[in-house]
Amino acid sequence: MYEKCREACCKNLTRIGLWGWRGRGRNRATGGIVAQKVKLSTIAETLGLSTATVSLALRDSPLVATVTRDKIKEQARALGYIYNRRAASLRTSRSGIIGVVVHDIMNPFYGEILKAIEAELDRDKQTFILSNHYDSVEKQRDFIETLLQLGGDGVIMSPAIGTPLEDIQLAEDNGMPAILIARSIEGVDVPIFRGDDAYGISLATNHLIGLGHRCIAMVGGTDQTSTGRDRYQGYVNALRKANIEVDPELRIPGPRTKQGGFEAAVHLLSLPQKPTAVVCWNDLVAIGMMNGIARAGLVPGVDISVTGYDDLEEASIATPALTTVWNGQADVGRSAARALLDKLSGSHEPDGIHLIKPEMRIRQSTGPLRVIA
Amino acid sequence: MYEKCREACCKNLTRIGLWGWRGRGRNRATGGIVAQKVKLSTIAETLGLSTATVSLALRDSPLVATVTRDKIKEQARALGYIYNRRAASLRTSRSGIIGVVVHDIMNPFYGEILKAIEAELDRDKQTFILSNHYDSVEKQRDFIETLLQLGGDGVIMSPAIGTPLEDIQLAEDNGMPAILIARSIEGVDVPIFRGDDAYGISLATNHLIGLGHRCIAMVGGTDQTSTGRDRYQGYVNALRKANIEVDPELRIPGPRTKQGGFEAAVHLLSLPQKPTAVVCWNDLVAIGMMNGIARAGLVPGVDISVTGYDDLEEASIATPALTTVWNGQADVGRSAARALLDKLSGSHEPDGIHLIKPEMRIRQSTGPLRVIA
DNA sequence: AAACAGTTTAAAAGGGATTTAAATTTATGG
DNA sequence: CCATAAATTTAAATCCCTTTTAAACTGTTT
Repeated sequence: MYEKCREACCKNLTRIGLWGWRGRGRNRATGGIVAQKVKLSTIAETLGLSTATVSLALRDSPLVATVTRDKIKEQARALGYIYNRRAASLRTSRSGIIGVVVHDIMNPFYGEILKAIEAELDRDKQTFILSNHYDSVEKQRDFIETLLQLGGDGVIMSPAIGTPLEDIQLAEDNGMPAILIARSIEGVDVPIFRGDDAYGISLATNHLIGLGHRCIAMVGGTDQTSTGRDRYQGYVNALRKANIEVDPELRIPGPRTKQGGFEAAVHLLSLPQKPTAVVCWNDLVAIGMMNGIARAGLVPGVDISVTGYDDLEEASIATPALTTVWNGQADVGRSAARALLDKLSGSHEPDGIHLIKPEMRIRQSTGPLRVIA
Repeated sequence: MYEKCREACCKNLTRIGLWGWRGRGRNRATGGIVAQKVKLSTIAETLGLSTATVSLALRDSPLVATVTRDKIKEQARALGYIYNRRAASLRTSRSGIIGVVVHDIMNPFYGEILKAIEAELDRDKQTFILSNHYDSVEKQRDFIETLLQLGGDGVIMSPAIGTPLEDIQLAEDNGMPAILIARSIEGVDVPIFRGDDAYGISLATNHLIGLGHRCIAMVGGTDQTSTGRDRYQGYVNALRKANIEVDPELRIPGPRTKQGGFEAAVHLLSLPQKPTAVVCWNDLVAIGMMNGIARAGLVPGVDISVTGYDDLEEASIATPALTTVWNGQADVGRSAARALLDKLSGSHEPDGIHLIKPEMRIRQSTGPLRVIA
């Protein structure tokens, strides 16, 4: 009976308030007249069709006649219909939500990855929820849990330092596939997309060695991430291959920001045996490093050579323009997103590690060895 | 009858596959045995309680005895229960989702605002969905629509250039309150949080005038945003008050990035009448400007003074350290988020414009007038 | 025995899109 | 014009589970 009454009301085209403000459609200060929420059935009823037809038409099913579809779409627009994804996900068990969690979205390295992910997901009409974990395992787990609560379809993550396998498993066990980017975790069996760090840093180190440098510092990165270990290993191997002794004094772990690079510069320049070149963890550290060198009255690229890593947009406009290693952020982001979407649509399982080969970008921040006065 | 059967089955504690893999809980390669999805009723049944009690207990209702609550929470943990927000939002008509859309999240100005918003929303266990609109009205509208489809509770936006009132109205009409940050729209009646741009830029301009500069350029910003108009107005007013003629040659609209600032430097230095000081749209433009000046062999802060805007973290480690205008990003973000949450919980309506008073941060990129050789 | 405070529960409500087999309409061929 | 095929449309079942309320229990106190 209640239903009957409701249907009668709904047939009334001028759908105005009355018993209207449940949930949606609140009483604005403008006057209290509120539009009733428009759903599939509203469109169906106003056109004298069934919800089945409307549903099919809006999704461009070939089952529906073209004229009918056009009429339906027009009516949907006219009534201001908004597709209700929650209701749809009741049936489809797909929410269209994909989570992405990285160390810090303000870091341009991740920013460039995220941009690529965004572009890829947009093409599939997926919504993505972004979060920083700031290397807090708890924050990361909270995020995974939130995503599960919302019914997320999948998650792309650059795992926080110390991420336990269980946390990845938590997602997978609840039917939410995970994909890793930028960092690996030992023993995990989900797809991973990242640059070949050991190779990349060896490019930079060899470039400096080729310029005659022998006293080469390495600034930034930590042994707690796979990336950190790989890059340090790449640096050490390159030195060894050139018969250069590895001086622990010249290894400054930690910095990942401009601020950190700046401080490391101050420290390095206070050493009795100053390095003539510095391999930096990333472009941010390198730029901070160059600022620190400049502040001390020396000229980066002339007195001390500096290499970055990532080839951010900023690298080419730094002063001097930064010699760095292109790390394929856009590739990583795009591939990871694509892989997840493919996995979700069941086409294929892109398991294993996918390494992107870095490339050298030589600019003005490196130059031949010169003795500091 | 079906229900009866189901209940009987569910009472069976070892809930293994059988008729289990609907939606969640997929058949992993590990063995094919899959955990049944745990819901409120699972906890209730295994403990011999009702779902009502469990629901209340998990939300710390005082109605439930302490011992019972502890038992329930323990069981929830043991079973790996995950709260289903979509089901919950059926009743509460709150999804816990809040949208945030800005021009570009990679821009540190927005980054700092977002960080503050994130912190505030986190405290209320709200999830936020982030998006860039890159000043595309379409992309922004798509975002609003997506948010409505997901049942978003509210939206915080820094509106794209040319945002029509209807798009804000679209959100509001569907019961999703909007709050604006950083930029205004003419004629809109939702709360706005932003810095006092005209005042802020006048601080910077007056600072330069006080140092003796008379040939002061302004680089960046566009007349298409309220912010752009306000800042330009602040600059013009300050000059006029000091009886300095406004030279249109010295006004370069557009740039918002380091790259843009760099290019503007090249242009300005090619003018017959070079400026002795530059008021920049933001810190990024200012840093690019300084890079450009340095690249031309001049010294920023000595040969040409440069002011930034926003006081990003980066400003203080730039070379030279950047004189800039603190713009209260954290305040804007925090207040906007707070206002939205308050509005959602019905406590009060924070309508109108909320202006944050900027402050001058004087560092080394500005200095007394000097004549260029 | 009545009143009460402290707990627990039954059962209704809350939301709307998707899907399938079946029903209907329209076209085609003989 | 009928029989069948092809093209459309539809009825109705199905997907999901938490929250909320008034009412029903306990066990104690007066």
